[in-house]
Amino acid sequence: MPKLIDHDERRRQLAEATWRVIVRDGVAAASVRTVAAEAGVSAGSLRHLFGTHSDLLVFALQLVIDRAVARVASMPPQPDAVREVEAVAAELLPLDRERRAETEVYLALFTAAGTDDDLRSTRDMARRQMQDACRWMVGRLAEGAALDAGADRELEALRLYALLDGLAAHLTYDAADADPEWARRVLRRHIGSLATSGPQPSAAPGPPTPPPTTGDRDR
Amino acid sequence: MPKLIDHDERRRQLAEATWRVIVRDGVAAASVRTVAAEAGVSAGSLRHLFGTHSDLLVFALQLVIDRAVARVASMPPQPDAVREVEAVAAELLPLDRERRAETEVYLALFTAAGTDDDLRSTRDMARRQMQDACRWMVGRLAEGAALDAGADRELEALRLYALLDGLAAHLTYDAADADPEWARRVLRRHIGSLATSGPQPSAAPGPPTPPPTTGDRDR
DNA sequence: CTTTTGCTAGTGCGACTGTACTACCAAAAA
DNA sequence: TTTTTGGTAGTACAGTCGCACTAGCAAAAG
Repeated sequence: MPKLIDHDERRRQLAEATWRVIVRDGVAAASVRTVAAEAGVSAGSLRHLFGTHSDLLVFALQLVIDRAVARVASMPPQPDAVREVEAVAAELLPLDRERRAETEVYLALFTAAGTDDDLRSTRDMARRQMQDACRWMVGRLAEGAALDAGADRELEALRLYALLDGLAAHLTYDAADADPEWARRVLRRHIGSLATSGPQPSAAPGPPTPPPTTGDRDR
Repeated sequence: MPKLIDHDERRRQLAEATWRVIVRDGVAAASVRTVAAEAGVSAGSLRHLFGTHSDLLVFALQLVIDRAVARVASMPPQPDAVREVEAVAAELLPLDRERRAETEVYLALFTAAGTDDDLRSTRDMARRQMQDACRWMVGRLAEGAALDAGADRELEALRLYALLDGLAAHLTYDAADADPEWARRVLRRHIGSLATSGPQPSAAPGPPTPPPTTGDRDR
């Protein structure tokens, strides 16, 4: 029985080949044969590692998510809440070439999840992780006295979540823009503005925390 | 020579059939044959109306954009700047079923534009229109004295732009969520917070308005 | 009338898709 | 040694794809 340890390693390599194909030619081009050729193996072998085409895409998407989670989890804690939140948020943005490629894969599989049930559950899980990360950031600002006392934390978390996803999309699609500094400035501006909120919108008579979510840790 | 007036009308019908297919089965399913069947015509006829598959998708995307532009353009002006900006911004969000379907098509073709050059140019044009709309909104707030005097308008426009796109994506992908009221609240919170900005981030020594843009009107 | 013209339907072609399946190989187990 | 087993390669199949092409139809032009 040959090397049985590399099984996961080989799957990882196939997933990275999938990334390259998606970034280069789009998710539609990421067929079993194409990815196999990119990775230098036969289609039959790929099918042995991933039972179905969906499995391959799900694994490729999950690997993107895992890496992002690992990156954030390995960040050193900072005494200053604002600096720490800025650092975490910036880490979630595609500010360099590597993360931009990952985000490209992420967004491509995101929309592809509309048709694929397996992909959709992975996508939804990632969305919840991202939401919880935003809640954590708002909470961190609050405990660091860098959040307006009267702020609706859940609302601010959702606002930050939307801002981050929007920035990520714009950074990814503004292709040639080699200078993502403007995104950092938008981020600093937003986080800074949370400290001294304007007048609360004296909210409409709605429930305090509307959107449906379920618990999860970090990212 | 039979009805030559309906030519555009028929193209419009085909584009709407394309929307239905994309919303139901994803952009990958929007082939020439499938769309033709959805519209009740033969594939040969479709090909006569749209020379190529890309032409069909570009036209379908352009129609989404045109409708959004028309919706905003037909809005009555309001004396109060905050209310007007809130109304325009809310109009750009997929808050009802119809606009959610349009946004779904928009986002699907958005990522498909990564592979299709014709689609990409249409996408980039839409992005610039959306950016300019955000600049207009920030300017409208300023002239209505509803924007902090020291605010960096270009920065705020980019921030609003990211927020709107993020909200649109979240509204679209949070499928079952029948109550989009939370998005309205986030929007009101954001626009309200622009009036009394916190301390400006005492910006890094970068250029004042970094991202590359070119002029265009409304939406 | 006949001719022309705009449009439709249908078919065919080469390429590619996901998946199933079989043959083969080499290392571990007996 | 032989047997078993995890992994690889290659092929086959039914289906779909975009696109090209031809034949036919119905209304306008002559």
